[in-house]
Amino acid sequence: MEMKESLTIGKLASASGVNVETVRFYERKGILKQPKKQGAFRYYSEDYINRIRFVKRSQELGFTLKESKELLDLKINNQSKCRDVLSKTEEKIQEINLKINDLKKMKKSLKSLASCCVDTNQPLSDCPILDCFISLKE
Amino acid sequence: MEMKESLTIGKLASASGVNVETVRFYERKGILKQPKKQGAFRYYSEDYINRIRFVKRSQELGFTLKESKELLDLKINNQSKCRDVLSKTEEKIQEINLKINDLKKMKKSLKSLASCCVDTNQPLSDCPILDCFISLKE
DNA sequence: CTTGACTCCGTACTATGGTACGGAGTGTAT
DNA sequence: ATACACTCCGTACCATAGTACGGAGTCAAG
Repeated sequence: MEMKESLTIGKLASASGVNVETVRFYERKGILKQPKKQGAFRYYSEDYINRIRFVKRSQELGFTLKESKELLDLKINNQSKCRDVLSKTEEKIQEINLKINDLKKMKKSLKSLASCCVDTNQPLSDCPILDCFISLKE
Repeated sequence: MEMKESLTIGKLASASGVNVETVRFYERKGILKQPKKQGAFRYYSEDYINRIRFVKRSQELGFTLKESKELLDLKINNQSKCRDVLSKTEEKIQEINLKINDLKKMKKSLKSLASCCVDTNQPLSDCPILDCFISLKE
């Protein structure tokens, strides 16, 4: 009875690009809820693949596991009101905006750093680079 | 002889908003070079304040200590050619662009999640939220 | 009905980025 | 010249985010 809804932990792990220990770790942390076992083993629905990918993607974007959990919980907790989702997501959107702005400033600074040096073969000591760096703290 | 060029580790730490242990930690990691001591104590020039702030700011923007060190080293290493600086900074600019793009995608996804729920008091179960989340992996 | 791959669990270990501790030495202000 | 804050150093500890290990149990294919 090999239905799609029955992934073992190993299958789940490889389908979502993490290893088995990571799945167990996420369960211990409450990021994934341990599915009820049939017999001695865990069997997962395919939903779990997307949950794990979501966590990994959130992390790449600078969210912690705790934050990823908060976001996932919005979906999973059927008690949540849409209002709750809205405020949580707007919070996260604000955080993202701040990160984007900071990165843009950083980029601008790096660009001006780069522009100090265009097409030169000089030692850095002859380059007004120090000012470029210091202006980063704007 | 209280000149500006002589910050003790404690003064440096508080001026740059970190604690003494962090300065020592950065020295152990090679992120800050230990200044030559006059007597038994370290005395720092004011430059160090900006170096530490630069590291902290880089971190806020998602760079690791190792990466911050690489960036700082560009400045500090007088052997570097401007060419080296250029390629290093362009690398970092590319990384920043990728991060910004990812964050923008994330934001877009969160916005569509939010738009699923506008002005409703319904339980989340009546909301097509699952699709919104799953679309995050685009 | 056995064998071999997979799973179970607890525990220990890794790396990163610090923070805390404690005993000894130092610097300086009064 | 002595008190007291500060510094020295090594070491241990913390959180986060996993990874590795190892002995025992289980599943399922042949």
